[in-house]
Amino acid sequence: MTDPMGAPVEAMDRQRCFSLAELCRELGITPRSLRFYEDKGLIAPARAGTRRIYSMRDRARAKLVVRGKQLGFTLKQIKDLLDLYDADPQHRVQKVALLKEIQKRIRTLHEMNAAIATTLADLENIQQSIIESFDREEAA
DNA sequence: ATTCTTACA
DNA sequence: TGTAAGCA
Repeated sequence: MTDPMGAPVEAMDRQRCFSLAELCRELGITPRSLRFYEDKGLIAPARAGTRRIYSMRDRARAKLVVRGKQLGFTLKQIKDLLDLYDADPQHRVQKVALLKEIQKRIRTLHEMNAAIATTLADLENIQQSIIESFDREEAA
């Protein structure tokens, strides 16, 4: 057997691959983005001449990249996690590292939320001051 | 018709 | 990352 991300076992399903356009369509991203991730070393599709051929494994990795981005992780963080997936078949270190990044992400999200709350309060106060100034004008 | 690389508003 | 350009 071979899980989506598994590399070791020789895949007998050597035909199920995707073209750039196919994978992009499935992932909902542009070819530019997919090539960009490749430049950053997150994906390493095979080539048929110069054409990119994405294997099931490439597709799985690409999906994780998209997923990671939706969650707000940087390509750097995603790459490090993906690399661990290869280096650690049991996914031990991988899980610990992922948990660590998730907690870090949660912390920054909380910080951002607090910052937004502060700015929101500031703007509402200013807004209120202006409204009150108008009220005073009318009363006068 | 599609994809590829490179360069840049 | 979008987009344009010049190839294959």
